Amino acid sequence: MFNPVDARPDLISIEHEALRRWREEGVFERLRAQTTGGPAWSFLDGPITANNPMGVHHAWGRTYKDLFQRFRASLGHELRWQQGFDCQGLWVEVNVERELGYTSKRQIEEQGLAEFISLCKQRVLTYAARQTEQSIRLGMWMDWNDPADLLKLRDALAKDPATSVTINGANGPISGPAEQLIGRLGTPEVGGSYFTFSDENNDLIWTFLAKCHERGWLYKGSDSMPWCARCGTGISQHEMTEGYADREDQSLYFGLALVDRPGEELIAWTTTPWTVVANVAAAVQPSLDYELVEFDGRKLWIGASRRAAALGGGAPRAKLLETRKGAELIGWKYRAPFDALPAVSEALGPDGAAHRVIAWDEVGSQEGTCIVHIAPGCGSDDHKLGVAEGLPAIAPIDESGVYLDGFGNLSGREWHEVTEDVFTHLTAAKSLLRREKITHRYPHCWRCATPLVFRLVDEWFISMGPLYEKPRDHLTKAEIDASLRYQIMAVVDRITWLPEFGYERELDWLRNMSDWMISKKRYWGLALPIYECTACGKVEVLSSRKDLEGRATAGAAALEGHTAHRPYIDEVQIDCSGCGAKVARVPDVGNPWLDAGIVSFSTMRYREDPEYWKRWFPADFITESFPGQFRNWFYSLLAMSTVMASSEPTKTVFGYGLVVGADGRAMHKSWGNSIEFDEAADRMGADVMRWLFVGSRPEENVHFGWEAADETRRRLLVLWNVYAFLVGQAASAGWKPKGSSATAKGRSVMDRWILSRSAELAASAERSFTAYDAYSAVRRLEEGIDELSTWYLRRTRERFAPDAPAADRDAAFDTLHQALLTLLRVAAPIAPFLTDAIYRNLASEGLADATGTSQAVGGAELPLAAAIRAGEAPGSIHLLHWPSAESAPWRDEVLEASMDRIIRAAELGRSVRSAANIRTRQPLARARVVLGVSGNDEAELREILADELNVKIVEAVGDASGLFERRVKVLLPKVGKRLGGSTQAVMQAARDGVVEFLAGGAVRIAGVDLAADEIEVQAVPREGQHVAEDDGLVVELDTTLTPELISEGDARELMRAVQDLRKLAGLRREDRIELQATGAQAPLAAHSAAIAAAVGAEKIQDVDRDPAGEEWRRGSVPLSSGEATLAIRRVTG
RNA sequence: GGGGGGAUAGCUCAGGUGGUUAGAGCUCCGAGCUUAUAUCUCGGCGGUCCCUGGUUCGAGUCCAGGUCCCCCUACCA
Repeated sequence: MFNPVDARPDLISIEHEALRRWREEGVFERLRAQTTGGPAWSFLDGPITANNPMGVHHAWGRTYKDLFQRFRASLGHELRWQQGFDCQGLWVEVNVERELGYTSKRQIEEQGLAEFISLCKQRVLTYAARQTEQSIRLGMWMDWNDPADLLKLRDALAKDPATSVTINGANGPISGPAEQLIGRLGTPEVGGSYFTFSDENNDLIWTFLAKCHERGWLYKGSDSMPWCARCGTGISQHEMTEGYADREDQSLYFGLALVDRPGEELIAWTTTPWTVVANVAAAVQPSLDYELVEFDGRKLWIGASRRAAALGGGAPRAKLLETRKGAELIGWKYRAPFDALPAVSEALGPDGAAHRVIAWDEVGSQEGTCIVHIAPGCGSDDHKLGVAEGLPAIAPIDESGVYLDGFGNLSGREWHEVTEDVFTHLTAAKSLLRREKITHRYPHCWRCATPLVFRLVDEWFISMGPLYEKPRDHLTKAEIDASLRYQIMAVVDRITWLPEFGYERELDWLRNMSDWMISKKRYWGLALPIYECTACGKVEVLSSRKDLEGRATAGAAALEGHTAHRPYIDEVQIDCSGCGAKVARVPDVGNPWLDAGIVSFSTMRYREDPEYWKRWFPADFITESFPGQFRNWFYSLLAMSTVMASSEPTKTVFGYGLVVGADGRAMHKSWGNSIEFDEAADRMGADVMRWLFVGSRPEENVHFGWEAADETRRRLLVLWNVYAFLVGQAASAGWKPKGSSATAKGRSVMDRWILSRSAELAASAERSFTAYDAYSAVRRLEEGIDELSTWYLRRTRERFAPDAPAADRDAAFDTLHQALLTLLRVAAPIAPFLTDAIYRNLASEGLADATGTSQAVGGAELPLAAAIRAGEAPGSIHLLHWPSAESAPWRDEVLEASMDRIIRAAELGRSVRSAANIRTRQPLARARVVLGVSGNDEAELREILADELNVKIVEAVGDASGLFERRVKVLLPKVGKRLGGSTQAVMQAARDGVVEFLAGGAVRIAGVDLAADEIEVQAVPREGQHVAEDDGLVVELDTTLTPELISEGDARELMRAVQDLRKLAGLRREDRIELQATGAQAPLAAHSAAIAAAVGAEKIQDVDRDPAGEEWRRGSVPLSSGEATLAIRRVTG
């Protein structure tokens, strides 16, 4: 027997209960055990940043990850079940700094790196534990570390890195000093999630970098880079995503006094006042016109096209003195307002002697003054231009954005707080012409939102190689060998990108990206294994920690017992292989995408177990949200796999969009549209969340909110309802799955139909999941729930009644039981909690011992129903094989097509009734139909339709032309050209039906002859006919009402009214009643037996007046003879 | 700044190569069905197809100009 079921499920407690059971019964471990040895299906998890609690946006991707893994496991595949945490990088530092209240790098160094790095590690462990708990709550099945172990490691590390700790390893307890154990997280012996700060991860990146160096791709570049003064680090091109925001700035027009043309000035424009001190040159466009104007006592050179704009409101006062081409200005020398500053005269000579006008093609005619202020120390283009022109560079600020010495009263102050002083100085120097506020797009730090500046820095890059000016298929092998860029593209070609546009987007990124900046002047991250000799300049890149230990000639002791992080690794020195001098590591740390990109090697035992690596690499599947990842994880994964193995890292990349608020805007706490993961899990539940996500189109953003969740929950409640019905009826009828032996053959049409639909569902969902199209699977599942509930169950309901014929009832129960189980098994990867809870109850009779299950259950050899009968059903739906093989024999496509027609015909019939104003409860004598359904089931299908339409008989007719009149539709695309100007008149006449039919199918309309193939004769219902048509399907109702039919209709009306009263009275199906009625003599006389049976009445009385007594529930019902009144009461005992 | 996409019902979106009554889902209203249902069925309300002009017998669709939004990309002063 099944356990009783609530009408309204408490989804949240069902989920907690399932989590508890999975844990206690080791369900996941059993799934792993039973799939071991199966064909490999390799999923590679993109690491989640362990820096904060998980958000609902993570839940979307994690749902995909989980469902495809569950699906593959149900097909018998062996999986690795390893997920990963991204651990190193600026974002962790930023949060730790915030916790400490730090605002600059200096404070970190004062505190000491060892302490700071330890805090970074602790933070990662804190949130790895938290995210582990949250992911488990989401139902994500992975080889998780015990969160308590992670916290234990954290606490030990905080106390003393050398503390010995014992945690759960892959094969039992494992012990070691805390810091060293942390470095071994994710290894085969420790098991669990991978952590990108692990020894193996960092070590393999060294290998990668050494390979790049061997091939000559690694170099130190000096460039003007976007720089975050707060973080004290350069920002790489990869990190510029979403780094732009509108910003209001002060722009200024300022004069540069010409040396050889006394009294004349060049007017330059800039939006960055802080860079004016670094001015070295002024660039003009040689082909543009420049004008010298007299204005308020000054003589100013301005681009002709910008004169009015530059002078603002005073423009009309200007007097034109002279016009010259830009080319003529080139070489003019000038003095700038800050030439007296020591740092400036040191760089440019006394009085700024090096200032001159230069040519630059990029100068446009639509901005500023067409004279561009050039500061090679403060801008990327400026820097390039400066190099080309042989100009000196002035780099005024340090890594914190503070002015260096030699800049007068600016020295020691931050770049963004000197604007007013610059204006004051320019005004005093009689240079300032005008200032105005402008808003423009400006780059900001993606982590801390500080506006960026451009700074001259030395950074390390991996060269992407040349970009050729010809199509890729014209490149020679030598050209490709010389360019990592094209090698990666070749790898991109071999990957299946979902959605398809991902392919183009990745190629586009590769075409456009410049060299990969891999260094950061920070603390918490990969220690770059780069050793640059200060004596001879030789650069060496070490390939592993072992390599370093072999080469170390000083400081090795400091590193001992520590992971390869700062500050310990900074102590180690090697002897330069060129000149023998002592060399220390460059202090920079690595770009964090290096950490995530190496995981297809570091987590797949690339070094210690090549056989294992070959089995799992390349991955079959990766999935991440695509905004950003084309330049980040996808890119680094591709680049590193290309360099390390010349292979694609994965066969399929599946990208999905963003989670936004219900209003379509990005989630923001202050906008009130933000939902935390924990809140969502507690209120809507994980299954609803998962279903909502998977039912969304991956290429578009999900609008996530409570209303959408309610809509999703409603769908799942329908499923629950079917289940609750089955359990409730089984209790009443005493049905058990064990006694059932029904097979598909010989069952009723309805039974065979729903089983066939179940088989189709399993097969089509398998196809969808295999193609990573979970969206279609959800759509099909929702259709399946609908079919099961609103067609199968609604039409079959009465067969489950306790007093229904036993054999047929048995078949109905068995059919519903199997159809429901099949649907649940298809839905299980998406909604793992609810489906498992229902399964457990539906299979409760036949559950095997916890250990006695095997993979074969639910396959073709041992169908689930047989396993339940044999007491061999596994304890969880997630241990069953995918149901398509076992359900395949149920398939009957002809029947499915026929039933489709019947369902549609029923809808047409209801439409006819509605139009004729005859309610469905009123029986009619006859329906005539053109069905287009044939075969053995035709008669039974017609009976279903008759019952559904409440007609005595459904008569199939071959031709329904008598019910319709001809209407001519002119085929405009065919005749429009020929008709020309008379088109409108012909169309109007055709609409009015003024048509003359000619021989051979031709017609004459509005005086124009149209051939048979130029028109289409359509059938529209004849006036007064009760008929509806759709796609060749015709339903006509005979609406003649005889006294017998009316009386029967009244009887139905009466039953309905009594049922309503029963419901109002809160009676249950098995309760018996007594009925008294007034004004319903005729139907009672003719149909009392049927009424009594339908409403469960033991006694029916036709009375003159309502009975007295409070126990009676009263109501009324309109009958053909007038209003009747009713009263019922429950018969007790 | 460059490149791409879009603007259609209150909301989310469909509407090959132009064809005359512009559709679906959700919402709302009405009716129907129903002692499993919050489901479902039928019907209704709801549109200046962003604006202006053009081509055409005919334009949501094609062309030109404009306005606004989104995505990708970019340190132009």
